[in-house]
Amino acid sequence: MVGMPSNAAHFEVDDYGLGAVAQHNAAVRKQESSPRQNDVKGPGIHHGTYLDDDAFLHNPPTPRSTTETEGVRTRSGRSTRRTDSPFSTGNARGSKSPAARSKKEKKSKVLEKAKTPKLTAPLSVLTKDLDAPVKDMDAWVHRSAAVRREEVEKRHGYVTRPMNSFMLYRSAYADRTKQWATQNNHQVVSSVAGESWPMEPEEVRNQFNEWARIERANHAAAHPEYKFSPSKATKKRKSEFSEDEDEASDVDGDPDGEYRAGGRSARQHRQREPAEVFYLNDTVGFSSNPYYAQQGWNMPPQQHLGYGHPGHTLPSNASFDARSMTFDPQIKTFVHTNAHQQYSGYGAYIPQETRIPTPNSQHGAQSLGGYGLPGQMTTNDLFGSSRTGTPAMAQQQQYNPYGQSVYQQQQYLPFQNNGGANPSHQQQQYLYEHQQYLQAASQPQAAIDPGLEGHAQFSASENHFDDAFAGLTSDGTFVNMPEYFPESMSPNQTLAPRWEPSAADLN
DNA sequence: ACGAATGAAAA
DNA sequence: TTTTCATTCGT
Repeated sequence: MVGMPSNAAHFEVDDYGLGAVAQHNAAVRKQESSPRQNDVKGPGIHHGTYLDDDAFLHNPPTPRSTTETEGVRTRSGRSTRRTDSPFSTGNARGSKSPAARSKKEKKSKVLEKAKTPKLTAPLSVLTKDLDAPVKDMDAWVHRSAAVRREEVEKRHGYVTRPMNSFMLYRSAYADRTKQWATQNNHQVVSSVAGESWPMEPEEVRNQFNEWARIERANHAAAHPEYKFSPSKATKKRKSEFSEDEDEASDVDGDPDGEYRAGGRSARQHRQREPAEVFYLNDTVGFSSNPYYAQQGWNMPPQQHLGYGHPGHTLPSNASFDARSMTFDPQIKTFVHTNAHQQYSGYGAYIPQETRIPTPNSQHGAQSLGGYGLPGQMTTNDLFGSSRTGTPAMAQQQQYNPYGQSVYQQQQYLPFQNNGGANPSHQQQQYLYEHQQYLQAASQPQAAIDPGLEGHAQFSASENHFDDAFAGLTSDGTFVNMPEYFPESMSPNQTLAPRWEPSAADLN
């Protein structure tokens, strides 16, 4: 059921460069775009909190003081490479002592961090015009059960935990962060990501939260018997490799007492699988294809592109619903035709109340791609307030006087951990959601884009994404799936223009 | 083998 | 409340 749709709101998010993903996925799913409008409620939603101030459009968050400084604002154009990379001084935080993290230590760490902020804006802003691609996490979380099982095999049967929102975020921006920081150290990436995360606009965090939920649901579907079971032993985690029964874990459950994942059984070792990670094109802005800047894309009015709200910028690329895109054979790219309609500067932010994408809404046509921010439905509509991480939570982002967002402890209003949450329950919940999702996906009606019906024969355990990505290879190309990509098009091609900031936009 | 981040889930 | 572990890969 469900209503659906909504494509409107997505513009907002896109601005953070995530839109490309949407487009990409939309293209994949859609094969051919069919126009269709969903109703969307409220496109112009916005948070009163920070949207009203136009000042932010052109003024970045004030960098404050001394040390750090502007990362963002100044940059007029890419040329401004942000030298502001904080690392100049060395990492303050890095100094922190290793090892034992007692809470106390942890705290000190935090403090230290607070004292030496390095970021003046979130990564989605700071890195928006860097060449490094943002990984397509949407595609990632939609890996099919088959692919997931393969991964398990590669790991020797060990079923890893699904990534949480932050891990997904870190992963998505890892390359960009490295570029921005000009360092290849993942510890730095983690630190920066950690600092950036709370600064990200609600839309972005919500998107990642949603992806995390999808990931959990798909993970649960692929590994129904999986149960997280951390080793109590102090052993440092992974070690070994196992040999031993490796695969025991997954399917059937643990034969012996040791169940699954974790524990003793084989854990680990990272195989650096190439993992299929898709890169977003646009956002990505490959330097290799500067070409976009010139293409005459229908971009949203640039004058509105600025900082959408304090600390956040704009669109690195506009997003739009898949349905609004058309494929231009000449350039082999999808072009959207009505992006501007919603670009009212910021008017388009998702309401904080809830408009959270739900699995159901996502898949349908609308999309996720769209950004995920589906209009109308709320999580509660579908699942009640059940899941804990439901972001419906009120995360209202707040900003300090400098325009920087302030992290707020999220309060999971609806449900807090109170009793009812017992593990198995949760598992069930995931499965339930997954099913709901599948069910919605399998309904041709309004819920799904007609264009997808032909391809997707949803089975109990699969969904159309399985099909869509089944032919995806690690290098980002698809095989055996001509119908998804016209001609030579591959996921790595740019589907959308990369937004190129103009001087005016930047200051 | 460790770190460095946030968050989910278990103990 | 505390601990493990998701990810990554240079040290």
